[in-house]
Amino acid sequence: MGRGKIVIRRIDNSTSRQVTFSKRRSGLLKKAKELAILCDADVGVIIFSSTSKLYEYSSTSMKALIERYNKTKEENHQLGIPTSEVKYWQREAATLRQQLQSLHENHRQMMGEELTGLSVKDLQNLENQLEISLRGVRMKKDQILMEEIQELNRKGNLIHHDNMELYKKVNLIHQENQELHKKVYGTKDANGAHISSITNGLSVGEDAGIPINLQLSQPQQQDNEAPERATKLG
Amino acid sequence: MGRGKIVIRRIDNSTSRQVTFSKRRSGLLKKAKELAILCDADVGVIIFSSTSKLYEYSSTSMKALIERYNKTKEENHQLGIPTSEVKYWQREAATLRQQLQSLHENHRQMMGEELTGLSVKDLQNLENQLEISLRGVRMKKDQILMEEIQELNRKGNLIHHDNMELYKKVNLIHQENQELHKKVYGTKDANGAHISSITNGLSVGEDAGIPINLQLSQPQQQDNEAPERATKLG
DNA sequence: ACCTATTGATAACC
DNA sequence: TGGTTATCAATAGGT
Repeated sequence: MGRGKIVIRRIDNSTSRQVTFSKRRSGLLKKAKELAILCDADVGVIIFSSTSKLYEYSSTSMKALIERYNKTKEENHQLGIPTSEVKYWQREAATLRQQLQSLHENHRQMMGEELTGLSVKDLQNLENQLEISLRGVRMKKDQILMEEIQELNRKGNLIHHDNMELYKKVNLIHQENQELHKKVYGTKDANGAHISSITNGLSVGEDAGIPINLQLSQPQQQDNEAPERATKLG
Repeated sequence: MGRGKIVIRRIDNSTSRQVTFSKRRSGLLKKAKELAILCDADVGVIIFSSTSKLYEYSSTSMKALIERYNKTKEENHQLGIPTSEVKYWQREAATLRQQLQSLHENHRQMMGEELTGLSVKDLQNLENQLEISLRGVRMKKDQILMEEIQELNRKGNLIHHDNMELYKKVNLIHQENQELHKKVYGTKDANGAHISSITNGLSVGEDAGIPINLQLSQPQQQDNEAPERATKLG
């Protein structure tokens, strides 16, 4: 339900993930409220964002709801009762440390280090994954470069177009000027000076009016067929 | 969103209330799942129907979620328990969580995912790293395969050597046997049967004495110049 | 449980 | 974060 269909999979882009989280979170809480009201149910929702921020809703009281939940589950009634603060955080830290270690080892292997102990099959899998990653990275890089090139082409075309317009104007004005000159001084001409002053004035106007940056941030593989720089007009 | 608009107010008709409860409940749980997956959030939903039947969803474990909820709530409450130690572990956990997230992001990038936001330079670095990793992994794999091949060659040579020895013995015994045969039966020979019985006996002895495994665990790229299988000896 | 007209939610964009 | 709009998804009412 939006401008496009999406697959339910972790959103890669951190910004859109955040935006989606904000919107869907409010949507979920709203639906929870509606369910509670419409159907006379007791509903509770707990949400921790990926940054560990807490959002919640409960139709009655979260404490009561959790207690009811515990009772119903006939489980450890201490879920709602705080265990020793220190113990809790110690366990939390231990869990996190374990996760960290595991991920670290994995990471080292992906860096091509610490490969001892891996079987040929493991190594083959790792190799395949790295090849996939490499393809993805190269594709992304190429995409960015192509986009940059396209953007430069677009800007170049715009500038070129502007220059053509200005060139026409110069011709027109030049002609006009010549005719005026004739009327004032007769048929003899002294154009050189006049034209150069006109073109100088024009190029200044161009610089001021179209301040477009034509630098590639990565100045490599410039096989783009951009139009010639319009500055040669003068 | 239905054939008609409805007001969010307790549904009087018990049947429609039940139907709506069923539909909206599954809708809510679905949305909760989606939020958890899309936005990498930890989400839990508890629903008690008006008839006290329990429905629930949690992206991880409800127990852990509720504990986390309680801890988060207590944080704001400032319990009067030895705070310093708690604070220490809290900070420890926070640090670890951050490290974990950072490493996670890094890992995703190495998997070729979540590349949005990276500059061309970043992508180039990543590409280089992946190439290095790939080289490392391939080198390791090749090394293992080469070692396996060498080991097989070594074993093959041993077996070959053993076979040569046995072959010599066979010849000796055969000669001896022939001579004995002459002495017993005169010059007439009836060798065929005798020899075949001898060689049969030998091949049995070989199998029993040298039980060496000649299988490659990865039966690919067998360009090894191993000595010919000694079994052709017979 | 299934069917669809209709409303509601939201993805993409500012 | 908040607003707009084109689209898709949920669902109200009916079978």
